[in-house]
Amino acid sequence: VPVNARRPTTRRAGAKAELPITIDAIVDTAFRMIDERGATAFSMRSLATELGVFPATIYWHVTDRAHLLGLVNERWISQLELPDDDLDWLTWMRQTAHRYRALAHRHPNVARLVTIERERNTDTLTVPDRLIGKLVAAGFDDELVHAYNACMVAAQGFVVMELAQLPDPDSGPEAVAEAEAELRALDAERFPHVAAHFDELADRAMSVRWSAGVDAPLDTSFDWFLDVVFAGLELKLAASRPTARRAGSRARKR
Amino acid sequence: VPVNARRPTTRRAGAKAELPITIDAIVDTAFRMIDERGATAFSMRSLATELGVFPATIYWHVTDRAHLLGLVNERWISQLELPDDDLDWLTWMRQTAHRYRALAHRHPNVARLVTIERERNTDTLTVPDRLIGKLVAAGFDDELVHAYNACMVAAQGFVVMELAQLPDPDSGPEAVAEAEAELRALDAERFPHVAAHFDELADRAMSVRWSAGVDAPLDTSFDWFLDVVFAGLELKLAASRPTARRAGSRARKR
DNA sequence: ACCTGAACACCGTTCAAGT
DNA sequence: ACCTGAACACCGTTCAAGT
Repeated sequence: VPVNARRPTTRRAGAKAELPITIDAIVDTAFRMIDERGATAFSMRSLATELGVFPATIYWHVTDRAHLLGLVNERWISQLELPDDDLDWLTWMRQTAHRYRALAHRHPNVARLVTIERERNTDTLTVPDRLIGKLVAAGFDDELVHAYNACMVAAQGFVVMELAQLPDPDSGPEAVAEAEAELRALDAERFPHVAAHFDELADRAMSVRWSAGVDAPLDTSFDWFLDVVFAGLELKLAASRPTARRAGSRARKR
Repeated sequence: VPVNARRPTTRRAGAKAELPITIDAIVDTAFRMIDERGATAFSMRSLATELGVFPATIYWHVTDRAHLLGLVNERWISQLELPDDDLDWLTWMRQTAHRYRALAHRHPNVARLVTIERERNTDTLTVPDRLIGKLVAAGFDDELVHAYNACMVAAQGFVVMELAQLPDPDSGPEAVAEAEAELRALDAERFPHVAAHFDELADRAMSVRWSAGVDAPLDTSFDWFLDVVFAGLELKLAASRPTARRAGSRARKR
């Protein structure tokens, strides 16, 4: 069964498309295709068909697939509204992490594809820049890089793993049911601990899931993980920052 | 220039391959191809060519590409040697995380591909099982799932993000040089904080990198992140575990 | 400047047919 | 049981040629 039965509208060679193809229309359509029908439904060719042009037309506007995905990523992440700047850094970080995850769950297909396959795009450094600003204001100095990387893994790393689909739900609900059956029938001799705590772990622990991350969101685990990371970050900050009692110890550091 | 110039060795229809194709040989060869030549060099067809058989032959031994990658993942992760069981849980976790990351850095191409694209494989639950056992022994009870997910994100999540290649070094060193140049020429008006701390962040912060994760490993950031997460985990544990002073408070929880 | 039409070099997967 | 040979339905990307 041919998926792309729709051919480009017949048009004389060199003729302009009826509605002219702009880069905005390309990125917009790509976003919608991935968002609504999933990553597998998207290709440079299916995108061209959707736009009613030949594949080569796309390549006049974007350099290649990775570049296009970089632009889709930009369009996606630009929807992230950052919290008010005069919030204290911990509240700000938590809210940012929550909003990032919420955005990813609103567009899981896009999030999954572009976080991994996109090309680096300087225009998406807006969020990192404000995040770094907040960390500097919080007092992170020598350890700024590490604090930044920690925050990125806490939010992006968690979401990437949460949304990873194993099994791929695109291969039908019977594959999901099969995965569930296999996990429920786990050999208690080989995997004693998983078996002993199966009910608590089932569809909630990273390796013991059958539903996709969107269908079985790890809301509580995410909050709990943010607790863990931010508590740890506060300790690091307290250790690096001189207390009132030990004032002057900071000068020694430089 | 045709990449797969080598055709299957000419052989009469139905004739057995000179060295018989076993599933072990398939998984082994796939692993080596991905490991040595990268994910782009691997395909079901290039694998068949390498083995001197027709593509269809592979499908007699494995169901599809995702299944094969699941087996490659199994072969990869089976090289992870877990620390001694009578270590205290924190030391055990740290060592496990370190060994996992070291294994990923020994086979970055394999790690990158199989952590995302593989099919779920019950046989790879050995590590999760022992990890869960350790967390239970440590005292995690109601929050076992969350503690497990936290540990997984801390190790796997960090490494996935570290090894993500933006830009893809497969597209040549000039693409890497271009990314560096673009980042060095960042607009200080648009990205004031990144610009102000560029030297500290350059090639060390997740979004401000041009080298691949293998070439510019984030060793210190990883250790620092483990500090953060495990300190946070200890606090969670202390909060849930009744102290000697407040003994008996635990019974109330069930 | 912007698009067509066609081609190139690939993919994953299926299936009847061979031994 | 295990493999061939061929086909099906796709990919991403390039390029001469049109208007």
